Amino acid sequence: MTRNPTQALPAAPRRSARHADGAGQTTGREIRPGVVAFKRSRILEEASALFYEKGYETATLDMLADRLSATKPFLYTYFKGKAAILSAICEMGVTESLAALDRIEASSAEIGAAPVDLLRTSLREVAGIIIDRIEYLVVYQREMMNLERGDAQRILRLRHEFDLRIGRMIEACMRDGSITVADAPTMSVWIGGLLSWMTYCYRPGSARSGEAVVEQAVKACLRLVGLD
Amino acid sequence: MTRNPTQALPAAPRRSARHADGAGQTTGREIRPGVVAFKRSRILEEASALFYEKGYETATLDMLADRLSATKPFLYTYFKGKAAILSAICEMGVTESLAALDRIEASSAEIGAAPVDLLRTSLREVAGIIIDRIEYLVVYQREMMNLERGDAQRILRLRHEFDLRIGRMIEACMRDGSITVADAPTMSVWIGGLLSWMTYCYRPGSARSGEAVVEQAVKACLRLVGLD
DNA sequence: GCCGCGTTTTACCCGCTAGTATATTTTTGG
DNA sequence: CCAAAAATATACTAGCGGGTAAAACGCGGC
Repeated sequence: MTRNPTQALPAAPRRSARHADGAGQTTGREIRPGVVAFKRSRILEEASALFYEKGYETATLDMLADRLSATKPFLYTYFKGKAAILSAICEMGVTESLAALDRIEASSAEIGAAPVDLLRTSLREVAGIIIDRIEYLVVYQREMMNLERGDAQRILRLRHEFDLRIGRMIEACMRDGSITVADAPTMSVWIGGLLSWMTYCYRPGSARSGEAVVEQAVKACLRLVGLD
Repeated sequence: MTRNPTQALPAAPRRSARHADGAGQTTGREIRPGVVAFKRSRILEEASALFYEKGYETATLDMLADRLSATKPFLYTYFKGKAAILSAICEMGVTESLAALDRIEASSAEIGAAPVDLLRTSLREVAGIIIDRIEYLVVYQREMMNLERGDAQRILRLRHEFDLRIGRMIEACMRDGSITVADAPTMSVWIGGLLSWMTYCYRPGSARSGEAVVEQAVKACLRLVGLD
């Protein structure tokens, strides 16, 4: 209804730049792409909050536009439609988690950390991402079925890749004898379950209880693989 | 569109009678209430399947009526509205699980079973119910927010009661020294998480893999409390 | 065979929302 | 300071789905 869609701060990317955009005044060359990326992420930010509290179907594009102090056609210049916005939201959690694993595995290989420490660090980091992006993840879990077929499959593949990599970490731990599990791939799925359950334990607004949930979840995961 | 809403078999109540209705030809007295209950449970059965595959908002009452070979106003004679149908579906999983705990605790007290066996049996039984009622539970997890405030709270209270009772079982096990956990109530919540995650591991139609998922889930739960 | 009552259907309304064609404002660069 | 073009808003449509009033059906009893 009113004006000025860009009244607030950036979409607070947790760490890495997901969009491969040099946002802001990098070299002076091309400021536009960064602005576009900023607007897109602001839309996603507000959309995830809206979908989180109202549900995807109940939430309307007009509501979303109002929250951004913009209008509906504005949204259509940055996303193909409602489904595209949902798709982008749903993809964030996994993408960020995979990026975190990349980062951790790289630095872990450098310093030659023990497999158990790699696993522990990974779990803690991913648990942290889940708390930070809780709204995105809840929306994904709930609204999965509203995704278009192709989007749903793409995201599912990413999730499988995540499970696979956790499974490999578990196997590495088994090889050096620090833990014992019946079947690493299976166990990685149950670990995924515990991590997902964090979305039930933690509600945004509960302030610092987030870190407590992270601790509990990591501990539970480790216990599942026979550590602790 | 067509006729004959009652073409199939009863709603296959898994074990106990949840509605306290003497369905069928009990004494010859009053057949009507049983018929009404039957129709209600047929509606719920079909509705849960529909909501499961389409989602609550996407699914329409016309679709549901068609599946039952009936019409929309027919539904309104048995339920106040769409939300009432959802509410009834969402309540089933917890209610049945609590009933199972009642049954198990009663018979367990009779034969004086060990606390660990009580816990083990309870987990296995509830896991079985989850597989049997998977569609009801998935719908509940997904569509919770579409419940009216009162319904949502009532069901949540039932879930808390469930967690509480699992927590008490864990404490009993701790008292006799068979397991050790940091905090029983907290642990019961994570057990709830593992059990809920079964809905992700098992898709209806996967035939006998259901029992395998039950075994895995129970094993994971036991490992969580330090049993192997 | 026909009456009356409970059940089920036909036919309808109302409100709402994704998406769009067109107008208007803002920015760019000359 | 002014045109061209990019960004954003206004105003509209089309279709759908929840809910309902009133007609039609069917099944006991007489």
